[in-house]
Amino acid sequence: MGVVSTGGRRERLRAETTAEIKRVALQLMASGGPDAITLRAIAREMGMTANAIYGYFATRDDLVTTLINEVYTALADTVEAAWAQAPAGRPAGRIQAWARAFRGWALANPEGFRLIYGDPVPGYEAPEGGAAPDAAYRICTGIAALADAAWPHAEQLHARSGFQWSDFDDGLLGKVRPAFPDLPPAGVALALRIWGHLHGLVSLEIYGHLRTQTVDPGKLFQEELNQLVRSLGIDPGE
Amino acid sequence: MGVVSTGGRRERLRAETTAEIKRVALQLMASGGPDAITLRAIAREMGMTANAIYGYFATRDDLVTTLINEVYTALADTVEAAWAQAPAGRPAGRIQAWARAFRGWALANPEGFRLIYGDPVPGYEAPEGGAAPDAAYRICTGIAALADAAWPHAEQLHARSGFQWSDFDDGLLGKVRPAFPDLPPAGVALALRIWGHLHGLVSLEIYGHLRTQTVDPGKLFQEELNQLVRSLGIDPGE
DNA sequence: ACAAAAACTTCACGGCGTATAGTCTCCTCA
DNA sequence: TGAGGAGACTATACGCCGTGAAGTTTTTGT
Repeated sequence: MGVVSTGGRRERLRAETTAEIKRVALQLMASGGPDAITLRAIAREMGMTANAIYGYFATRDDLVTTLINEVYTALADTVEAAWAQAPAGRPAGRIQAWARAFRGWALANPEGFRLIYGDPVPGYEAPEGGAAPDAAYRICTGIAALADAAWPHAEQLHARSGFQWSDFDDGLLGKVRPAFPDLPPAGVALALRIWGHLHGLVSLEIYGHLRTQTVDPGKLFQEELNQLVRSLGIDPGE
Repeated sequence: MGVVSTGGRRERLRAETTAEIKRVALQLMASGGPDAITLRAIAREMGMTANAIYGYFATRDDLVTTLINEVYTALADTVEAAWAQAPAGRPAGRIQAWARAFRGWALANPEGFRLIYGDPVPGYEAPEGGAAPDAAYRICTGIAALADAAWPHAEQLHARSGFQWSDFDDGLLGKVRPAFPDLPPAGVALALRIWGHLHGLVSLEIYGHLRTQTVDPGKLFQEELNQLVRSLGIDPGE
């Protein structure tokens, strides 16, 4: 046999079972929150014993990690696709497409959003490697690209700020920065701020803190995007 | 006896035990996350049986609810105090004081922040009444006051926005709005946006999503405040 | 056909929330 | 003063949970 073989019957069954475990876990999470992901519940749903899952995932945390990786990657795919699909010549449209894709995905996958950005599980500690850091990097890159697209317009507005950019220059964004050589530290800080803005509004909405104020969160988000584009000095139609 | 009596020895002991349960719970949460709040662990720490706690709190969720209420109230107290302490004549300083108090409290009580704004517990559902909605209302009121203080400066900037404020007018902020009759719907939307911005940056920081980019979050937050004051059209020294 | 490997089950342990029933201590009032 | 009762707490038990060890069945490669 061999781990490299891709056509073996055993490998196929194994992959299918693995996929089913993850599918059932995601579906349990969707219906009962991240805490509903219990090995016993998954096994019950699949007509197995809880311990059988240990043949596929070393521990429950491993399963959760895998789910986070996949969900995170799906989010990164979504926003990247929205970005790529919008015409490159119109920064305002691109930025709005990215942001709307972010919020749209979060609303469509609230449990996934909590899994990525919240406290996913009792005592869960994120491991070092894996796909999640990659996905996080892709999200940050998207945000940086967003600021990069806006920077020609926004630069003069931010030049007026009295902030000490030199203090910011060192090790600001370990991995993302080199991908945008034309974006100065001030621009990266702008990117992170925009990320924070969008994350905050979506997060408040997902966790129900806007609902209690009977807001129409979609309109608030649209207003955010309008003001964002304005504050970047971009012609909204551009 | 009597529920109204305040001096009874029994009542005093009871109050002390209740306070100790909450204290131990908060301390467990601080050391091991919100999930570490288990009745058995609390009882172990206190030299009691887990069931003894049922004499003080009907259920574990009741205990968590009480903790959330207290923590939430503490946060509201903190930001209100910071607001009140800053001179009323300087909107920029007041706004920054509020925001810095918010972030400062969150950093000092990260588990409390998660308890309030995150997924505090497996399957926990917030009850209707209690102090938490009050605290949430006070936070929102603080944000609205912030926008109200800035509005005289910010109004002309936001008047340029092409947004349909009339669509926003109805039921925007159920309870907070009446407290600020001079603040139009556009100002309330601004308040919520600012809230989202601050919440997003603090949330990313608390949950460790900024750390992976090796940012100095304090500086980023300060830059956020600088730009916020600027975007509101307020003289930073005012 | 047979041995190895993989998949899966059974049993067991400790921890969790919590329901029920029982015990012990202290206050109250006749 | 002493009996009754209320309140504080314990004991036991049930069904969840993750997980480890050992055993059983099924599949695979030679």
